Amino acid sequence: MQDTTEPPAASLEDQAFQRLRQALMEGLFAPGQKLSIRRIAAALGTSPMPARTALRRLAAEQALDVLSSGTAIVPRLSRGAFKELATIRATLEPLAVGMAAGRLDEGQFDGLERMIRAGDAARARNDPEGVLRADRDFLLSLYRAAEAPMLYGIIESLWLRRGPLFWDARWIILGRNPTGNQHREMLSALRARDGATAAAELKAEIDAAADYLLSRLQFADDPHGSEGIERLKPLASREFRSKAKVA
Amino acid sequence: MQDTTEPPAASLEDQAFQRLRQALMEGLFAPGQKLSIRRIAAALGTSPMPARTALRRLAAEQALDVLSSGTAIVPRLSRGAFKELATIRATLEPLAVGMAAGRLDEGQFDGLERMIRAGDAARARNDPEGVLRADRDFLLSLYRAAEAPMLYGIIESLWLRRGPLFWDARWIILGRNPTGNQHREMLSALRARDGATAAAELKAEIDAAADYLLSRLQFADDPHGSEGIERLKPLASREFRSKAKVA
DNA sequence: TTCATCGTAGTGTGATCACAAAATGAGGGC
DNA sequence: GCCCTCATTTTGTGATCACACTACGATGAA
Repeated sequence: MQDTTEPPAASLEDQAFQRLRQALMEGLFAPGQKLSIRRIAAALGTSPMPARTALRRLAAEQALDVLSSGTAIVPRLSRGAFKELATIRATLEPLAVGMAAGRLDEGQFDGLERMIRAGDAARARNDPEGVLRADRDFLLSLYRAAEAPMLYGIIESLWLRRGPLFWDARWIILGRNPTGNQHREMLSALRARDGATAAAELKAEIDAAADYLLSRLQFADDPHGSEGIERLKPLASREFRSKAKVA
Repeated sequence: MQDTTEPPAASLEDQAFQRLRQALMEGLFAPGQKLSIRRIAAALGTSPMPARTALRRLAAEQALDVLSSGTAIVPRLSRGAFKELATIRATLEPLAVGMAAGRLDEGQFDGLERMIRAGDAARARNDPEGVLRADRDFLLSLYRAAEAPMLYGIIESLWLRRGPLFWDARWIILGRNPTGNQHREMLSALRARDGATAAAELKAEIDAAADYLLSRLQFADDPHGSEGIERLKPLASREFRSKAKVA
């Protein structure tokens, strides 16, 4: 909202950090992709320093893993890690909703309502990215309303870590995603100041979404063969010019 | 356990990071204390680079706050922030104990038993630091046994953020701390594979400890006057040579 | 054809420097 | 005596360089 007229601020590191972070959360990077300092710096048109700091910061937030060599790498969730992530989410996010229940005011209710409608509209026009964005905005706004900064930060870092999974899940999401429709019910529970019900609905939604992905997605430690590395191409436009040499 | 014979590894940044992190968790730094890059670097005998990276990493972990000027500062918990912290802990740590319940083996039980005895011994010899250390070892070992790396990392970062509070609480702790005695009961519940009971006991312990500190400690936003800054002296031996100029 | 070897390009780490902004102190004015 | 102002110092940021190490590709021999 306020990034149209604020060039006088933000250090280079912050800009790099924010851009990488958002790309990560939206699943624009492929799991296993290596993010080297100099490469990022070149892509951003800066010296390696801001890229180095931004990458390290992301790694400290668990948004990136770091190889023993020091190279940052987009995390590849194992099945167990994904389950753990879902369990923590299913514990923490309902807590946040419960805390938010007592604090929401009319204006915020309207905002949430608007986001639900935006999601419906995106669904109607078959815009999966729009759906994801609307759902994300809805939940994050809700969590922010809990006015619990640490809790919010933790939740955000969980989402960040889950982000790369969307890269793998993009095939699935293009079809239809089974979540998001309980948001309207959550909202009415919240309007009735019934935090417990809203929290329970959210927990059910998270569990259901986790089960769904668990059943259709392929994970790093699955017995299957290739982990999708050769499908890296579609991202393109960075600097991976695969050899494509015919054996 | 394995830090006696491994000088050939660890980057300077890692060393700086680890030392600062431990100092933070043990409450060796006073809330509000400023940690400048060049100062830390000088104290560590390195160039500013490793100190800069370590400080930024801690800040990304929420273990440090960073002023708008970029200077790192030891976080000063407000009453609300402390409550929030306790709420998150009371939600997450029982979860970890529940997960650990099914995984503990005899050897781990013995280890936990040993830590409880170490705590009792420290209590007997009136060694508050030993008590804190034993309690911390007990709980962290338990959480580690849950084999949930992300959860463990989150819990550790919560403890890290709580650390500086111990600096304020050191006067109180010197007297007696009312926690820690439920650990033996938790252990027997765990031996009986009753994770739910152990989790409930832990939650009660966390809530009780929070209430206790909430009632006796002074927080940043409390109406009282001085926030204890002038009691910074006891830490000493760094490079704060206060002027002590008589007005 | 296949495998081992070597050399090159790329990597992260850390030091050092220049720069602008902020914090700190002392001094003078009220 | 108190407060405002200004100069000095200290601060974080970012660029650049040197160094050691790793990864990768090409070249060679079996």
